[in-house]
Amino acid sequence: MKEPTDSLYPEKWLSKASAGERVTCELRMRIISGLIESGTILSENKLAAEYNVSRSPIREALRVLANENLIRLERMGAIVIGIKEKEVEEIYDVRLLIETFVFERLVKIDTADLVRELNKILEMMQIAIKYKDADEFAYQDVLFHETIIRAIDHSYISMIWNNTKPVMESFILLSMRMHFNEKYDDISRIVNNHKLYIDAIKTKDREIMIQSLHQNFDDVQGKVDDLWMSQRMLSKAWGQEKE
Amino acid sequence: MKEPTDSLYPEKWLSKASAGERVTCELRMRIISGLIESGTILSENKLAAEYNVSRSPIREALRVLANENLIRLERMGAIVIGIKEKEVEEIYDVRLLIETFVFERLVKIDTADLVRELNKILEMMQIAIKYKDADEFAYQDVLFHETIIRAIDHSYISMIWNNTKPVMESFILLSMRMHFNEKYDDISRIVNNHKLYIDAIKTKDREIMIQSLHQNFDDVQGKVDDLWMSQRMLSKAWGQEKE
DNA sequence: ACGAGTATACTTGTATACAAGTTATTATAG
DNA sequence: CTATAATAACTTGTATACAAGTATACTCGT
Repeated sequence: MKEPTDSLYPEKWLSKASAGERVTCELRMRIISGLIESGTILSENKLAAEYNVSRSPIREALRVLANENLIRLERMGAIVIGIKEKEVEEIYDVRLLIETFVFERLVKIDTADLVRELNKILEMMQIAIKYKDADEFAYQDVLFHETIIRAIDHSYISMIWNNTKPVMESFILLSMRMHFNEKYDDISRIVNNHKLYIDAIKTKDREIMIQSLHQNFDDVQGKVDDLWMSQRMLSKAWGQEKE
Repeated sequence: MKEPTDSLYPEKWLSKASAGERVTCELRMRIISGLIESGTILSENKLAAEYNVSRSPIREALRVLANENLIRLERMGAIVIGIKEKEVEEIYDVRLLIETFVFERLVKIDTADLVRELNKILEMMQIAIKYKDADEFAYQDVLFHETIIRAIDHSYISMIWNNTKPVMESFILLSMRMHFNEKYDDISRIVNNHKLYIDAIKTKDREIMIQSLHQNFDDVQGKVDDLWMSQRMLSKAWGQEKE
């Protein structure tokens, strides 16, 4: 029963978080990073002992993660589903789905304020790059898309976002930490792509938007493989992944 | 502190349910029906006393309902959001969104088994009509759409469905109970529409599918007003609804 | 050696107790 | 009568205890 020595999720993002939230975020990161292998059976008691909290916050965490489709609650224990190629594609299906929907709404309303806000976030991202702060960059990246989605004030689209966001956040976080120092051109491509996205919203041009969305998707797809390679190689959870 | 004498949610659907699930379903029904007015502040302690259970299952219920966007958890108490015209439209936005997505996947795969399954459900619906069993009809109606969505084996689309389903179920349940005896032509229109839907899947014809989806939406929209009229009139939550 | 039945060590779901913090109320001073 | 301070009555979050059920392991009989 080894201690979870270091936390994967940024401590500073948990300043006012409850124990339940902390466990949720930490477990999520450990599952998505592959540190907890898919197929693992999680027990409330063991987790409680491991994280030095009672079962209450653990239960809460497991419910949340089950909602995010990262684990499956069964009679005896929670079975880790994890994230493989298929899941990443599916998440991006959903993102494409809701962001194209959002765009159709955006073309009908005044987006001046939104564009302003997005530009601000973009500048923040550039500062994050300047100071090589991968976590901050990931945060702003997620915030960028959240800002767009929230702009149309659609509570059930927000609901979908709320359920996909944490997984996206963790995924981007891990991805950024890996690539931030190596490939600068990758990062600049992401920034350019976000500029393109802002352009699409400003000019309300569907073509550009679609282009931007798909390019973003391709960018991510590229990183997916690397993430598998690096994180999954150490843990030898290589059995169930064929193809 | 009046007792919740009769339950709105069908008892037989809760045969193996835990206390938490019972409370969840019951609260959901009471919120959607308008019996618990939007704006009400729910306290865990009061609910626990009211339903004669401890706070644990109540907490669980509130988390679930917050995820379904029916309440908003805040510092002191949970604030009931409820369902108004806007929310119903939004839910159907989501349904349109995911069902069109699902259809695009369905046209690429063999749907023979699915069509068979859907026909079975359709016949069940007709039996439910014959015996004037509104609850059973609602159940099969929801199952119909769930079966279609599950057919493409997309875990994150399923996730969205999992979050919208309970609200849809409750809504359809209430709607059916109201209309089942009065308007027989309404019911038969629903059945015909489902037939159309099956046809669309069988022939993989986008036109028919869109037509079917929108007609279904119109059907529901018609019922929305009635639901407001009937359920909301008694409780005098008429204040915050202008237009 | 092997199968049946029992005992034990798990599991989750629920109730209850306590701590920390927030709000509302009440009492007191001006 | 009003403003302010203190107390009392709430709130949530967490820990702990217990009950009911399930899987595993072990023992006993054949």
